[in-house]
Amino acid sequence: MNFSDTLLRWYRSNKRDLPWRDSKDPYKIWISEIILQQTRVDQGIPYYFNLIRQFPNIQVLSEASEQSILNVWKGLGYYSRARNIHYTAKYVVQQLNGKFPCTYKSLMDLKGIGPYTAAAIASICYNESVPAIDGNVSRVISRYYGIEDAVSTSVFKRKIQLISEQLISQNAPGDYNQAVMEYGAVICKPLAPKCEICPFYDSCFAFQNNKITILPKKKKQIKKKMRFFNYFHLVLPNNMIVIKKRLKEDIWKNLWELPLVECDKLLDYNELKTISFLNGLHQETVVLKGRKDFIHQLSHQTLNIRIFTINLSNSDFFSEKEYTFVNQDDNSYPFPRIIENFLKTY
DNA sequence: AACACGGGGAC
DNA sequence: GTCCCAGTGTT
Repeated sequence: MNFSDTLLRWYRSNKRDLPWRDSKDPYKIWISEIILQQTRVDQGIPYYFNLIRQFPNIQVLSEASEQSILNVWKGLGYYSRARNIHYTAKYVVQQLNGKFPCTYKSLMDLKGIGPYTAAAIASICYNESVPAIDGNVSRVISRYYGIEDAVSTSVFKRKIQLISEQLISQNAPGDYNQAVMEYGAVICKPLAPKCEICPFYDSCFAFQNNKITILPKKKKQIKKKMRFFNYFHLVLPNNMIVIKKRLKEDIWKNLWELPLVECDKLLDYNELKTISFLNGLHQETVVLKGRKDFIHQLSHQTLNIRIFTINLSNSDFFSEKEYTFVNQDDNSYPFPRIIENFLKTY
């Protein structure tokens, strides 16, 4: 039996029971694939249930507010995905009469859908024979066929694409695509792959050449940017706090946070008094209650975060600006994890 | 081609 | 600490 048939057989008797499996509803597959972009299955599953419950179909999603979608998405990261499914839902409902595109080519026109997701939806929902190539597929193929180019190069991508086009099942492209991914996630893992139970070990290039640990050749480590966020946790007499929406093209776009002074280092209270809005406030309206520091690691940034808790007896300064007042426990505003956790434990 | 974009799980 | 995840959009 050849590679694809062995893989398909393995898949059909070993596949995990995931919530979107056995569905061919393009809406559900679409949502699941967006969630799974750069996201582990285990992490995505609860979000899938929440999204489908709150937005059971594309019509409902298209009529929802972006904030309500972000509020379900909060904590999952890569928030452009949430903004894009909202944009695309509106586009499909309003411009395409609610009919979801059903070919690889037309799926590629949708915002948030790239080559991988278009192929996944086209193959799973519409039986189109196009390979869905993700990190799992790249790893499995590069190891088995000995593709030694760096994963980031176009040469690598072209080779994986070509091999995958040869391998994909014409009868069951959706199952084939999911089989390779599942195999990469469960057996041919990045670290400590289970070569001892792998049926392909005798013909696997990497295993035979002792290159399992170096294939696929990884991209070089990116250097993280260091950033310093000085936050103000401003508590009013009625126990409301001051928050603000992040609107810039930056991390956490369209999520909410506390009033922020970002600069090249963490500051102490006296330094902040001279450069921030604190300068314009009367001494007696502001009482410093506490200070907490955090280090929040993102993939591309290290966030040094300092949060000052301050009792504020007069909110006039904030009422005329782009600030909002909410209860501490109001959960209708999507906060980044670090802010959400801080407010929850405060 | 390189970079920005989150958060968390596994080691 | 490091790695990297069912990738996409932008420059």
